[in-house]
Amino acid sequence: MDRRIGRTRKLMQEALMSLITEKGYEAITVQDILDRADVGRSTFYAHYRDKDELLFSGFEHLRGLFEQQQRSLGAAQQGEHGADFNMILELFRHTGQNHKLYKAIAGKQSGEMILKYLHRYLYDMMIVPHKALVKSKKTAVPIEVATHWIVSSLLSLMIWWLENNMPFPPERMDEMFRQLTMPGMEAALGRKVQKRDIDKAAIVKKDSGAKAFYSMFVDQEGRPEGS
Amino acid sequence: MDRRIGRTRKLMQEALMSLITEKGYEAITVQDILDRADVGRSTFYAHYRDKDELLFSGFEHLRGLFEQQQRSLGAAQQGEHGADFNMILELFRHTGQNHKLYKAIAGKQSGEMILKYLHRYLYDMMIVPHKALVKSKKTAVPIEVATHWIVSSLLSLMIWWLENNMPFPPERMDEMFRQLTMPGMEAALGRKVQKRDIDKAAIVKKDSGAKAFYSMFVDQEGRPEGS
DNA sequence: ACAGATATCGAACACAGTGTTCAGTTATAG
DNA sequence: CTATAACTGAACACTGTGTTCGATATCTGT
Repeated sequence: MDRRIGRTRKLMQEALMSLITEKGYEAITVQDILDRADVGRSTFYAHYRDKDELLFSGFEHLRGLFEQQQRSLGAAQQGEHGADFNMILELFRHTGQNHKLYKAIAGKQSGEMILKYLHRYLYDMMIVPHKALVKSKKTAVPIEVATHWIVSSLLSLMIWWLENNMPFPPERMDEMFRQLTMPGMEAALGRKVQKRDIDKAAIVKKDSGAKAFYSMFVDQEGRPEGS
Repeated sequence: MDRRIGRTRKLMQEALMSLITEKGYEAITVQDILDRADVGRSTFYAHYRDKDELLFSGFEHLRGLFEQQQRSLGAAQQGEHGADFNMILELFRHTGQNHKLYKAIAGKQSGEMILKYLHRYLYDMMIVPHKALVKSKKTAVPIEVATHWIVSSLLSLMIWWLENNMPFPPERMDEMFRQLTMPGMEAALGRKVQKRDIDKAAIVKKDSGAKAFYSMFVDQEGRPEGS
């Protein structure tokens, strides 16, 4: 494959991300991206249909990296419900480190799109272990609803944290998240989710891979599909 | 005040709302509104800065109606934490009745703006009774965080319900909401929020005023401020 | 190193939507 | 009835989008 393709896409993705931190996603025009990336107009449209597709290409690329990382250090130590609760602390830590970017993204109207993406991503990640975890078919609240709810809870705390300039450390946010949601989860799905299990799992897998999020600045080729 | 003002604004708001149910907020152009409302272009801009302001004017008007209704039948029977948990069932019922409109609004990107508005509205409504309810200053989770979270939880269940074509009746949704969030609230704020209190309150105030939401089609003059 | 393929360039274009202006025409309030 | 104020509608400048195409630069495979 042609080296120019990866180079051009990387330039455009970097341009987009740096612009997002400066003026927010909504305010960015294609021309802004072109100027910053120093790329021709027609080149942009040769790669992406529009601004949104450029953004999503970055997310999809990241997802690939993340899953790869999950696979590499997973499997061995990942318990029955490995990838759900235990990585939340890492998620808070990572979000705090990249708070400028996340705040610029999550605050604006555009955030809706990205939050939906994140929601779906976390939902897919959690629904499987949840289903495996719960023996009885009859739960007080359907697993799908409970999973949707707990992901929304996590994202809402993230947003609150960012919008209030992170007045607590990630550890405290993680703690609050557990205090708020775990009792409800137990009531909703039975009481399979034990505090001990979760703490243990958190220690075991503390370096899960959340840090891969938005490290896209340093990577090549955001788009999986061929040109 | 001139009768034409109220008439024109009502026409434009009705046009906007009917268009939202048809194609979603984002896809609507000012010209669409003008055509449907049969109003001149300059007239639109004489009243509203843009599409968003027209939308918000409707919300602000509704808020006025809602608060008025609250005041009229409130005060007498409204307990210490009257207006929070007990009207949630009504909220689900009302949302279900107007599901077409709500789904069109909440689904699209535009939803972000409206959800933020709703979130703030419900937050403001809940934060006062929550503060009054909790004696001790030291709670496991700050009241602001817990309130933000529980409002997000409510909205997330609403959205799930709408997006999945309302597979459960409002009563079931209300029940699930309580099962998911109440244990966490107790853990977070102490255990002042007793199940009994909430059920009692729900019966007492079952006709609180949630039904006023989006009944704006039939009202005059969306905008409180003078032209 | 060379040839063919292909990615990029950049300027021009049609298009859609926004928000403003202003002189002329109604409808309203008092 | 009249002065006031709201509405009209067409024209305008402006910003941004997405497409096209011949010319140029760069890469891959041999």
